[in-house]
Amino acid sequence: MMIALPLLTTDAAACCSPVTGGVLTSDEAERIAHTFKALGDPTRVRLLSLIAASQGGEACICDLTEPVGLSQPTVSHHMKLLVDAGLAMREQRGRWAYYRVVDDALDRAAQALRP
Amino acid sequence: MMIALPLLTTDAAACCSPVTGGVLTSDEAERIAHTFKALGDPTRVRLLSLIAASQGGEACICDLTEPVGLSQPTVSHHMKLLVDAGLAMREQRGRWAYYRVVDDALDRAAQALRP
DNA sequence: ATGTCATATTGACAAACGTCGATACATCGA
DNA sequence: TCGATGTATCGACGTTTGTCAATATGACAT
Repeated sequence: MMIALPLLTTDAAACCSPVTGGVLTSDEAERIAHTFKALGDPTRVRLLSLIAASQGGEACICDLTEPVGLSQPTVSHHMKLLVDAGLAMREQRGRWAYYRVVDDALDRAAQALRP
Repeated sequence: MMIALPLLTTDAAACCSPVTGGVLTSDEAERIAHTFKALGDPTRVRLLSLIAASQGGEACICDLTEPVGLSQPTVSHHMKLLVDAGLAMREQRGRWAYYRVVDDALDRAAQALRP
């Protein structure tokens, strides 16, 4: 039986011993893989680039559904995964949920590849 | 119905417009995601780090099965995915298949995150 | 030629994933 | 308070993924 415990810190924040800097422990590999798994779907990559290119570097779900051509629940789901991985952050303002890219997280992920 | 066509160039080689450098096309997002999907499994991340840390920067399947604790076919399968993504390369020498990390591919992947 | 050894491929299976429609939740304006 | 609107969650589904045992392939030594 598997139990999913909530993480106190997002993955990308805890990341990242470099992949090529010595043998990684299972835990380190797990954290790194979790971050990259979030980047391993074309829709999510596209979402990040759309948000980053938006006015003020932020976008709400309603701005994103049409460009990616998927349903609102699906986009919401993908954004949740990106937030869980620490690659995006969410801010509720009124009825809208605004999302931003966490550049620091991208930096840390890059550091895991190019130490 | 899905048909998988062989790629003439490996993904990581063709990569990568930066994620945060303007809206990506579906094709660009697809290529980037394909690279990161290969990095999105803890076993594969571990394999890369094991190979990079090996004598001469190379390792054969037989060197890898025990450390990751998985069967030989499974390790072979993972290595195939890494090679397909351009993150590793394979060289047959006698009975053994030696694998190396393609540092350039890691660099390019990192560039997609931190332009 | 034959046997042995390292690796790849096949077939099968459970688990995880991406997607949607339907619905619940939250927030604002009237 | 009520309806409208943006978002999240739920339940379901087909597909993809990770894994293994069994088997095939290829290379060397005898």
